[in-house]
Amino acid sequence: MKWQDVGEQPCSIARSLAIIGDRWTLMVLRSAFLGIRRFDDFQASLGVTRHVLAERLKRLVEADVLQKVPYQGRQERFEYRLTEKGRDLYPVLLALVNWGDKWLDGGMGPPVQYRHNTCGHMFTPTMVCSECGEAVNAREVMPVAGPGLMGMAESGKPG
Amino acid sequence: MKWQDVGEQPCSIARSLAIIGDRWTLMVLRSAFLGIRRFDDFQASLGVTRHVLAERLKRLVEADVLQKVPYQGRQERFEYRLTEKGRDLYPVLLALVNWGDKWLDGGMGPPVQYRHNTCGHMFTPTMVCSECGEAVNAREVMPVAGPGLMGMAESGKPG
DNA sequence: ATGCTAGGTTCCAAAAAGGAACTCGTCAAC
DNA sequence: GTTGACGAGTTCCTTTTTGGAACCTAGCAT
Repeated sequence: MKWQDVGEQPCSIARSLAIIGDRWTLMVLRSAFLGIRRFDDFQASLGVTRHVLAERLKRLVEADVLQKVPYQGRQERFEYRLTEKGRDLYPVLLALVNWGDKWLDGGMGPPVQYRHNTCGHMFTPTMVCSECGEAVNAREVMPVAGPGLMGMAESGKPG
Repeated sequence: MKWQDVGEQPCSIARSLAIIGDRWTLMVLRSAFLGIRRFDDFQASLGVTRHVLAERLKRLVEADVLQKVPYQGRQERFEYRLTEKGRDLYPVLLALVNWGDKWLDGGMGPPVQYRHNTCGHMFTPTMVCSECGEAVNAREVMPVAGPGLMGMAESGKPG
């Protein structure tokens, strides 16, 4: 199967990964969340080639994760800004940060820590159940067919 | 910059993505969380080529995300099982599911829903602050230099 | 008029992915 | 006691994607 076809399955993970699941795309979004908005700044902050960066930005704009906004009047210059859909990816990045902090810090502690301005504390992002508020782990969760699966049961694998 | 070098930055996102941030790796882990353990079953459930699958499994074993466990006695057969480090990636997948459910369902509702066995309810995975329990969003969070950044300030970009 | 800046393209070589066939022990069936 | 299947890969070859560097283009500043 080609990677392009991955997003057509009735699986939200596959669909999400078809947009953001390759080399560099999540790094681009990391930079976007840090406030970077311009092509050359993305390029400098990431070290990715301009070629690949241009392609990734284009894809993210097409997917409505970033928005291309003109600035500086008459000259054709653009900023890439997160849309609401893009900002909604923040938990994905927090989950990655959290995992890296726990397992990949090389014994030196986390390179960056996070402060929750609302409550004023340094915090650990925690994935909880919306209903009971308890931290969720894989063994306590059971997948069940949802409405978006109907009529597609033959066409791919769920998840 | 080559992708291989991405993981050497003092940034937990970069380090995490160096392991799981390419095409197929998170799909492999999705299958692992669904209970798949054998080479041919991964291949059938994903549609990835055997070539790529073998390389990804090897890398995940080297990174201690999966563990290769022999089974069936004398014959050299193996199961790939999630380690604790691997199980700790569950929040990353939940965050992806949640985003896909919200933004990529094509108006049909989520293909798969999740039940939290502990409390018995269908739920939405929610990323909250460990200190105050409120849902976290990007604008309320401020990154601060952590201990793992010291002495490396020149060598790369944080995040 | 000359150079700078931002935001790209273009070109080419190197690496990775897609696809199919092949290998290599063990085991069960004929 | 040969044949065939199973599981877990490997090998070979073609197509796509990256990586790296140079080039392009409009407006602006000197």
